[in-house]
Amino acid sequence: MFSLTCEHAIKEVIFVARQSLDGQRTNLKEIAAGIESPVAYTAKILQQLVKSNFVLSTKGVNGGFETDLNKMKSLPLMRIVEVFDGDFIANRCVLGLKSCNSTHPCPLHEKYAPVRGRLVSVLESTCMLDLALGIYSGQAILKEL
Amino acid sequence: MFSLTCEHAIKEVIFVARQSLDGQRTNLKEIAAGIESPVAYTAKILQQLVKSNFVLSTKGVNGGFETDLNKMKSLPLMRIVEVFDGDFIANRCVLGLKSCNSTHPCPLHEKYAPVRGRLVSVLESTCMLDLALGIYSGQAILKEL
DNA sequence: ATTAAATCGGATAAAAATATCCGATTTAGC
DNA sequence: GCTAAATCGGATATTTTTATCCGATTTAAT
Repeated sequence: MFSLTCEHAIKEVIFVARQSLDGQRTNLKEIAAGIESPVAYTAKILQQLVKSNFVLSTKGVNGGFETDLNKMKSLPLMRIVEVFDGDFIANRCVLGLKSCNSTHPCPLHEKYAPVRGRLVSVLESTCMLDLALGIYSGQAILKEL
Repeated sequence: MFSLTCEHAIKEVIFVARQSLDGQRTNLKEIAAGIESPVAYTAKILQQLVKSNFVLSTKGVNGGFETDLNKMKSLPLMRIVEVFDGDFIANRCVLGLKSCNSTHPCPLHEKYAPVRGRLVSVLESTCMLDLALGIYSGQAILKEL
């Protein structure tokens, strides 16, 4: 569905936002441990998240990462997916045909269109704050038990 | 969604089945041209399709590939996807968590479950014959215009 | 039997995705 | 100012996926 990098990115934003719910800034090590991801790889993805303005970073001693919770409230998951996986999910033909559209469909087009519609709708209607609240409340997990 | 290899595999079965609708056996070159895929790569995937018994092959002069149309009628697309992409689509957690299930869900689990359900239902209810008929009737395309 | 047209299958190459390394930069606290 | 703790960013390494190559085998037609 998503690329591994995108999966990590989503978990990272959720983890950082969850810490922001406690009013706490978190750092690379904590994030990597919190989502069970290699430290160096986590760092690379965090940099993209900072560049894309999904998370805020502070350098130096006591630095780390945090989120603007108001922003998280109005940030659909789709915005993050777009940055890491482009418009693959929303637009690419299931069989990879560039010419595929409703007038010249691939054999699967009609059957897949409603599924894609539902998927996009979930990604657009789910905000990052809600996902972070799932972790905060203890109802959901971000790493293996 | 699907791996590239799986996309090719699906198109190959559709192309071969469509030729079978004309009572014709087709060969590697025609298939590769018909789905605009590299010949050597197409050949490798065809071998897997033969091994998995989705298409029939005949060696030697005038050899080639064909399908049993009765089999295509009762062959859900899902069976092909399973062979090439495993149970990724049907079972893997969207965030890659092995522990993810309805009692210990990842933050996206609940929202994604119905989308997955619809997707699996489409893959199970769509048979390869129907997809081939889409090409046969000229309503659908298998390669760029 | 010989030939030519096919598929088969193992080895390898190329490209893309995933992951790491390390020096540079920044900054809070002393 | 000095130091330690942090992020930043470019280069590189590893792994997986995608794609190719080529000799072996099979077989219809002559």
